[in-house]
Amino acid sequence: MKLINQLSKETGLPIATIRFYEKSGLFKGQKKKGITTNNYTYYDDEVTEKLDLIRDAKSVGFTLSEIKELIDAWYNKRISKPKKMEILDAKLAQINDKIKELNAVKKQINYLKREVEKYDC
Amino acid sequence: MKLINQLSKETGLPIATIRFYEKSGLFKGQKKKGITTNNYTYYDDEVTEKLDLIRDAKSVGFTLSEIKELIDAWYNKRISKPKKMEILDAKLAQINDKIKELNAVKKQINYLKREVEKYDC
DNA sequence: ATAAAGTATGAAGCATACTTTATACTTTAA
DNA sequence: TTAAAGTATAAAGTATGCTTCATACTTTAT
Repeated sequence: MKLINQLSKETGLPIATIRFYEKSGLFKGQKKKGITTNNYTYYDDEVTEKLDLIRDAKSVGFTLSEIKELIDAWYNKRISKPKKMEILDAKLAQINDKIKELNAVKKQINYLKREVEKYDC
Repeated sequence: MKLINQLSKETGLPIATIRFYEKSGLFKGQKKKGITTNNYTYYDDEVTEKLDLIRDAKSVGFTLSEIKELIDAWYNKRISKPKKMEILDAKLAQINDKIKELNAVKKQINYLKREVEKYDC
């Protein structure tokens, strides 16, 4: 169980960002029972995993609400197994589409390179 | 030479979005010489190509300023050829990184699927 | 000729995703 | 023991990328 500072170091995300994500409902920390002197929030390894997923998914263009769906499909107990699989499969399809689009953009850029090579003097 | 309405139809982008992109310096239309009755802006096929590139690049997570770089590398005459090639190659590398990250996220989602399959009953 | 549709422009509004600030309390290290 | 560093919370501020609105003029179709 770690505090937010350690979580930040492990994930490479700023503390303020982590708090923002937590406030957005992407995960939850816990208050330690029995401690009355402070109000600190503790995080377990699952949160680290979730933050890694958030970071990676964000970097390829998923929005926070898309990522929330993904995380809910992973760990929300009120979602049925078939529904979860459906969501995960939809995300996989979305990723495959993105890869296709990236390859298309790649093609376009290679075309631009040839154009620059040809005409730009 | 087309008006904004036709450009919108060709690219599938809303007129307001096209105007916003033009205002952001991603491309320029032209005022027709000799016409004094109106103030309409005309666009040539190059603008259509640029908008297609913008649409595709955006859909895979490029920001407008990254896309601006890309377009400048393609058609800004004040940028030297080697510099252009450098920018285009950097973009290609960025795309390859994105593809790698997408494959990583794909892996993660497949892991989630196995987890759901195993433990979620 | 006139109503509907298209174009131009500036400004305001909005959603997403943070980031910064302010304030206050807690823990830790010298 | 006290100054520095860490934590919590709410609220305001910022950047990006649009979208909507208001107003006004132009073109097109009937």
